[in-house]
Amino acid sequence: MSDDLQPVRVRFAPSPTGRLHLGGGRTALYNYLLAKKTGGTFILRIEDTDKKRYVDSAEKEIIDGLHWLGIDWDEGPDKGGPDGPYRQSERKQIYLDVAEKLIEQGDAYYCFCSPERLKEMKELQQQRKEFPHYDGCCRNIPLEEAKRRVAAGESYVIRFKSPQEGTTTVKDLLRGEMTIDNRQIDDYIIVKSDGWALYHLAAMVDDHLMRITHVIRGSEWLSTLPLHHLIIKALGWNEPVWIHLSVFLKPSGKGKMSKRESADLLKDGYSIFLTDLKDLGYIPEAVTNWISLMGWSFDDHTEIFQMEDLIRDFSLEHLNPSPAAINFTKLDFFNGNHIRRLAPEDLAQRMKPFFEQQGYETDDATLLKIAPIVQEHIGGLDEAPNMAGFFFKDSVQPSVEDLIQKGLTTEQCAEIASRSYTLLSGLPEINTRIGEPEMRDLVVEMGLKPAQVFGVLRVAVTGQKVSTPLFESMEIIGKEKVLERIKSAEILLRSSNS
RNA sequence: GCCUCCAUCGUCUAGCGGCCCAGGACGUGGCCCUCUCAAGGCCAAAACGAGGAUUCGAAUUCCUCUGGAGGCGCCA
Repeated sequence: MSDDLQPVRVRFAPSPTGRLHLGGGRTALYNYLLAKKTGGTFILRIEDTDKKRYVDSAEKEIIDGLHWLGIDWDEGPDKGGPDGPYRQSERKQIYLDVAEKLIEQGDAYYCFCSPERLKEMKELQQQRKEFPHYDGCCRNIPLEEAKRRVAAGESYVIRFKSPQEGTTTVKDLLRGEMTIDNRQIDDYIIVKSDGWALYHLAAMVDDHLMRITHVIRGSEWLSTLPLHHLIIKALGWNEPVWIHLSVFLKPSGKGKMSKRESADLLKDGYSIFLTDLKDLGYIPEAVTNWISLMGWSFDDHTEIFQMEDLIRDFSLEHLNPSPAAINFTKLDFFNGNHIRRLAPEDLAQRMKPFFEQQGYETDDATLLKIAPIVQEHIGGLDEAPNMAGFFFKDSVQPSVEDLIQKGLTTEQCAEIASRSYTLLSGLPEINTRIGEPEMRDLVVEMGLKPAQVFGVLRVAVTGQKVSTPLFESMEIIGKEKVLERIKSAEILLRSSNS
């Protein structure tokens, strides 16, 4: 398996039928990592042969999602390349030519069965508890006759002619060889009646023409791998190394995520869709790290990986074939961890949209100042406004209820405000070096607990019960405003006491 | 129903015959630290699905069962 040191040519080939989700993101990531690690080529190919399921916005979302994750490609629909076009919808004739070749050499045939007949046949088979498959009705129509019917305008599909006896052995890198009875391999349709090739044909053709060396794809393709092997063999082409990734299971581990369940997730602040995750306050470094470790591992203790670490350490040998349940609380862990690794100026810019979405007018200077102190206290970018929104308010409106600390009377809290005001106003500035030591002395002098005194000040100055650290925050707000707010709090407390 | 794949703590996983009465992480519980919320530190509970076989020795190899998953579209 040390073949991963040779430059590979790999591809991520999504269909533009929906949104990019975690599974797709991981498949793309592994392909990307293998390409980068080996100095190979990563290709993005859009598999849009099904115009019924085509979603106009999907290609853009896929591209944006991948870019957000930090994944880029060498060749693709948006940047071209020597083996283009990279949208299957622009390669129709290529597939048709190959299909014709298969027909001519006897490895495929025209089928004129109507969808109705097929449906009836399937129902009958299911009643008889057989596995649904094509009965071979058109398999032996002489080619000349079939061609006449085609020429006459009869509707047809093209089916691959699977062997009716013997076995086929295929090899997946993670699972080794697997052998299947050829009778289990249906005569799959490879070209639809509308003239478009199906995945089974199109993907094989493209992978060959694009000289793909390693196919890393989802394990939902495992069951059709024998078919793919047969098609490639019939064409006399070289087979790529097959790597089928395990599926992602819902958090309970019971089955794949359904549409309904995906929607429900959002209520808990989670999502399987990449663009949602971005809006939810997750940073791509965390998401990448998280999905990289679902189905792959490096050793028995390393778990924090930046993209460059992944490129260096990724290897096919450590891929795990068993299905993995999605664990969102672990994503939360990675998110907080990676947020704390961000440079303050980086974090500042990333927090910006979250503040503005909450209606705060931000400025870069303040953002940069608060970044280091919010950094330690948030698990997601979305938490920043709640933690530090007060920095962007001209005034705060603390409630009397919040100002009154546990175990203290209103009068005592007013007194705390009053004495703090006196003390702090006599200092040149307020920060952790000047102000905090003096205030701690005051706490002792008043015979109170730090939490009580600082609690009053926190609510007075920030208007919040939970905020960034007090003295760091006061330093940023500035002495003048801080004193103003403490005075207001005192007045509020005194007035409510009477 | 048929075919295929998978199987270590609740979850993600390390383990590729002796280093394992199984290691790490998330989560959970406790303690410490503490101006709030977090973070951090320390500790704890927590797993080799079952049964056979091979072997001096098995989580690691083989078989059976069980459980789970995926597929069986003119979708990808």
